[in-house]
Amino acid sequence: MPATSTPSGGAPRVLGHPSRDAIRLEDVLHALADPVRLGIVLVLDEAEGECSCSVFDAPVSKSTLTHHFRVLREHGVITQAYRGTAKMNALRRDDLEDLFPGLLDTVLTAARRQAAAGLGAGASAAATGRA
Amino acid sequence: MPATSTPSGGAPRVLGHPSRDAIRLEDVLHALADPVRLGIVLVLDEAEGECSCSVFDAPVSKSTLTHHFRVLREHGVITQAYRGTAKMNALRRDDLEDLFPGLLDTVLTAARRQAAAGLGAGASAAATGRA
DNA sequence: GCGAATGTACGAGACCTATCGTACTTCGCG
DNA sequence: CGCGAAGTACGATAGGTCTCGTACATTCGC
Repeated sequence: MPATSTPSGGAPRVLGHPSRDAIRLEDVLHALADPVRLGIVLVLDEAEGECSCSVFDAPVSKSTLTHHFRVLREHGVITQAYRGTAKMNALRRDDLEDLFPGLLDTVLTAARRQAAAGLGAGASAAATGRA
Repeated sequence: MPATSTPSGGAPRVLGHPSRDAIRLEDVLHALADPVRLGIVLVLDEAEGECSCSVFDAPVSKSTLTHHFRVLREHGVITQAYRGTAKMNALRRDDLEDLFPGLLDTVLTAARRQAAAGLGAGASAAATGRA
């Protein structure tokens, strides 16, 4: 829905999401393979609903965060929608569950388990995310 | 990563594998995010045991295949061992299952499902009939 | 209308990855 | 011992990704 005008250099108010059939396993895996994005998905999962972009404590700049959200969206992991100045994010649970049953849950559980293990083990290199 | 002693420029006969605790979810996800590697893991999974390196019909050169096997090994997804001129590969099922319960299975199932859907791409949307 | 808040776009830089071809090592066999 | 087979290493190349800073757009509240 083109709100007012569609200026040549403006940020599009309409966000393109891949259709369910266009979601590929490799893409989802790739999207989830990044520590920052995995963290985002983890938060989104616990939020169980929508979430603004700026409630994440990721150690990256705003631009980078935008980039990660875009990757997540373009790979079919999340949905994004504008709401005033904020942008709400939500997991595509149904689509993901339908395409890859149990995948999201399993990965998220594994991520939490690893995070817990890492915290208890005095994670030094684990916290950085880079190996 | 721990450097395996390279005597004088030869191919090391000893292969370094990460310990179970060193296996990271992001690495496993990343390893699985590549179509070639996912295919390898799929074959390895069905083989249920060891497999030589050269039974894969991946559309890549031998060098590239070696590279992928190495990634898989260094990320803790497979085990490799020399056996004469051949090198046997096997999934680290136990370690993976212990660290990330159900992950390998879920991903592999998703991969097979997607592959099946892709083969019957003509009527994929109708064939699934899922809502 | 103006300013603040939220987020985006556009480069740029550094790093990693996937791919290849070629040369090489190692092993098994005759 | 020499040869073929199986893999590896290395270098090169093309492309992707992650990160950033800065400039800009959009909306809300006044």
